[in-house]
Amino acid sequence: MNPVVRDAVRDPIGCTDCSLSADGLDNCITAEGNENADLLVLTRLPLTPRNRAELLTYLSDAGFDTKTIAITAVSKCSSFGADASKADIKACRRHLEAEIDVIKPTWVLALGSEALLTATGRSGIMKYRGQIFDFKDRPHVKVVATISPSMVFRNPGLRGGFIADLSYINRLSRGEKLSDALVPKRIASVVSKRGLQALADELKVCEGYAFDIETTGFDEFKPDGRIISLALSTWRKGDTGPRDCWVIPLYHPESPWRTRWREVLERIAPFLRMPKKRVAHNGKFDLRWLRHFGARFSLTFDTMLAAHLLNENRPKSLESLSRELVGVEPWKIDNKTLIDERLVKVVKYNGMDTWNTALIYFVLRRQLMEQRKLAVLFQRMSVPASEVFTDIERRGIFCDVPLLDERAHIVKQELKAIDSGLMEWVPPRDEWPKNVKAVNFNASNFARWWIFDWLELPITKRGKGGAPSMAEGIMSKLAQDHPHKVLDLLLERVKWNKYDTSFFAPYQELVDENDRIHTTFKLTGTVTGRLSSGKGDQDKVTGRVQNRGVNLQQVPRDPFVRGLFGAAPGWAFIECDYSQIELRVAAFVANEPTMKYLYNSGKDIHMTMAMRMTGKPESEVTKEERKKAKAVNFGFLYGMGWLKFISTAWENYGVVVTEEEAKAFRKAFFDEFPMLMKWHSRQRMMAHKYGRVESPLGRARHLPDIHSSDHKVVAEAERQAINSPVQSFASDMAVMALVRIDEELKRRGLRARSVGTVHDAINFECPEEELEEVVPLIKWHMENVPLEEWFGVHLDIPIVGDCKIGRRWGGADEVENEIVTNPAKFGQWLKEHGYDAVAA
DNA sequence: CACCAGGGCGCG
DNA sequence: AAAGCGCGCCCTGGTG
Repeated sequence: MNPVVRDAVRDPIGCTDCSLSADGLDNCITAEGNENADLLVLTRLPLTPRNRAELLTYLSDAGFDTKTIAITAVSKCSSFGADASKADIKACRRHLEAEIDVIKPTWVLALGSEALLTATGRSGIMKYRGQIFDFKDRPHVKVVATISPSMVFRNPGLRGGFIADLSYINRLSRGEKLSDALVPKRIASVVSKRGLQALADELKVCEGYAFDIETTGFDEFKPDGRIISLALSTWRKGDTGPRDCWVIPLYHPESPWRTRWREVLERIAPFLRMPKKRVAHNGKFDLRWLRHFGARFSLTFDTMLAAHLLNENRPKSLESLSRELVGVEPWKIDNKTLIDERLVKVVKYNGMDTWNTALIYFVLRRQLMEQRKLAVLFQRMSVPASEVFTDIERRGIFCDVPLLDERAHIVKQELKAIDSGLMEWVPPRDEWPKNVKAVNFNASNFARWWIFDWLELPITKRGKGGAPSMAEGIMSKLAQDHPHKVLDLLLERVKWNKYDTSFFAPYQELVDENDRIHTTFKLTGTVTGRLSSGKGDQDKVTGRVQNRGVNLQQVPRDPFVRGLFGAAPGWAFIECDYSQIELRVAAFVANEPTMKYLYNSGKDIHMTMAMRMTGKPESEVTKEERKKAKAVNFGFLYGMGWLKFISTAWENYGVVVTEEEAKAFRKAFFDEFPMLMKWHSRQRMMAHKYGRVESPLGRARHLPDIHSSDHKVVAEAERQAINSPVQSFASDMAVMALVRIDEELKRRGLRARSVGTVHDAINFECPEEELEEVVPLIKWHMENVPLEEWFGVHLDIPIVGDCKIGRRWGGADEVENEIVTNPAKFGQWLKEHGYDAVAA
C-alpha cells in the first residue's frame, strides 16, 4: 500500500472498527498506487495481488494510464471466508473519507453495488452504471460506477459491457467527446404539416429505419392509454449507420398534434410500411400499441432478439447494449413519467432511443450473418414469433367471468373457515417471543415459533439462514408422524391461499371488459430460448413491471382454476401438446438406439417407468402415476442422483427406497438406455473444452461456471450442458411450428388463432365451423417443421402432436391421432362431440 | 417507502 | 462426496 496514504490515514494503534479486524489477515488496508491519483478506483474488498493485476489489465485495455490511478476498497480488512457486512462497510467509511481527503481525486470509479452505495448512497448498480454522481459528503469528487470485475469473471457475457463502461469512463475523465457518427447531427421535431410531408418523403426513399414510441398508461387496451411520441432514425441504401433522426410529438401536452394525435398517426402509418428494413428494440411492445391505434406494419429485425440469440447471458436493455456494442454515452432521463417531462427532453430521449437502436442494428446484423444457423433461427423463428406474440398478447384469452367470481368467493370462504379453525389453537399473546409481532399463518416467524417451539414438533430441514423449513413435503411428513389439527389446517390452507393470492385475485383484477385476460411473453426471458410469461414488460423509465396481465404458464392444472379459461361462446378451445418432446429430442441427440426403437414402435417410456415403480401392469397404472414416472425419467435424464431419487420416490409415491435400491434403480435406467451415459460424458467434455454447448439448431448456451474452482458449481454447469441443447431444440421447434401455423391460418383466411403457448403446448381458439380444417392443419405443422430444409437436421424419431378439443382449457376431449388424420372419421367425431356447426 | 434475498410453489 | 433443468409471483423480514 502507498506509504504516504497509509501514514496519513491508517489508525496507528490498529483499527478495531469492523468485525473483520479481529480475525483479519491484514487490518486497515489503504489505497495502492499514486497518492496524487486523478482517478480513485473503489472496490468492495481489498484486492489480492492476482485480482489487482487483472483489474489493472482491464483498466489499461480501456486506455487508462495505470500509473496515474489509485485503488482502494470500501471495506478495509481482508479475511478468509468472512465477507464484509453493511455494518463493517459503514465502520470503514471514515478511513475511506480520509483517503479521499489525502489523495484528492477528481473521479471515483465505483466497481460493484457496495462501492456505488458507499460512494453515492444509491443502490442498483445495473440501473446507475455509467451515470455521474457526487461523492456523498465530498461533492467536489465525481463518481461514476460500473459492475464489479468479479461479476465479469463469473459471467463473461458481461465482459463486453464492462470494457465499454471503462472506456467510456476513461473518455469522461479525460474530457473527451464521442465520435460524431455516434450522435445525431440534429433531431427533427415533426411539428408541422411540412415536417410530416418531409418525413413521408424520406420514408418513400430510405432503405430502413429504427423506431420507438413513448406511451402513457400501462395497457394499450385500457381507455387511458396514449402514445406520447413516435421516433424514427432512417438510413439510405449503402449507409453503414443511421442518417436522420425524426420525432413526432403526439399526445404530449406541448405537442401541436395533441388533440389530433391519432389522426397524425393514421396519416403516417402507410409510409411506415414502405421501407425495406423496419427495426426496433423489443418491437413487440411498440407494435402492440401501434396496432391498437390502427397503425399496422411488421418488423424485419429486432435488436433485442438478435442480441439474446448471440449471447443469452448479457443484459438486453437498449442502454447497456448500446454501451457495449458501440460505446455511446448514457442518454436516460431521470424522471418517473415522460408525460410530465418537457417536450424537448422527450424528443431528445425518444430520438436517441431510435438512433442507438439503429447503431446496434448494424453491428448485430453483421454478427448474426456470420453464424448461418443462428441467422436462420432469427429469420424463421425470432422475428416472425415476435409478430405472432404481438397479436397473442393483444388478443388475450377468454375467461368465464361469472364462474371466476363464483369460485373466487368459494376460495375466500374456504380460507375464512380454515383461519377461524386455526385461531382456536393460537397460543396466548403473552407467550409469544420477541420476534413474533402478529399472527401469520404463512411461513413466518409466528408460524415457525408456533410449530417448532410451542408445539415442540421436530425440525427436519432448515433453510440457508437456519430457519426451519415449512415446505409442503416437510409439513406433510410431520403431519403423518405427529398428527395435529393445526398441521392439517395449515397444509389445507397453503393451497387455498396460493389460489387466492396468486390466481383468483390477479385474474379478477386484470380481466378486461371483453372478458379476456392478457399476458406478456418474453422471447428473451430464458437462457435456453424458451419463452417466459408474466405480468408485463419493464418500464424503460421507472424500471417497474407494468401490471398488464398474468403469467399464463403457471395456471394450475386443477380444472377448478384452469377451467376458468377457454373459448368464447360459439368457439372451441384447442390444445395441442407435443408428446414427450424432450425425451424424443434426447433420444435423437444421444443417438440412443433403445429409445429410438421404443418411439419408432409407438411405445411410451413414461408408462414403462410407471409400471416399474408401481409394479402394476399397464392397464392398472393411473394417469397420476404415469405423470410421476415422467418426473423420474426427466430427473435421471438430466443428471439426478440417487439421493434426490429417494426423496422423489417418497414425496411422489410414498415409497420408501433404500440407498442400495436407489442406486440400483438409477443404474437400471442407464443400463436400459446405454447411450445416455456416453451422451452425458460428451456434453460434459464439450462444456469443459469450449465453455459452451450448442443445440442441433445452432442455439448456444455459454457456461462460464464450468471453469469454477467449486466442484458443486462445476457439476451444476455440467448438468446444464446436458439439459440445454434438449430444452432449446424442443422449444425452438415448438415456436417455429406456431409461426408456420399462424401463417397458414392467415393465408387460408381462417379466423382460428393461437391464444398462447406453454413450452411444448400451443392453445388455440377456433370457430366451430373451422375445426374440421384447423385441427389437422395444426397437428401437421407441429409434426413437420422443415428442420432438414432449414438446418440440415434429419430427425430419425417420430414427432407427435396430441390434440384436444373442448370448451375449456384442461377440460377438452383428446382426439386420437388416426381420427384427426382421417377427414371422414374426424368429421364424424366432431358431430358426435356436439360440434354441429361443421362446414358443409 | 423502496429494494433485496430467500423461501415456497405454480407450470413445462 | 454429491448432483435434474427451465421459469415468475407472492410473501416475509431485514435494511436504508
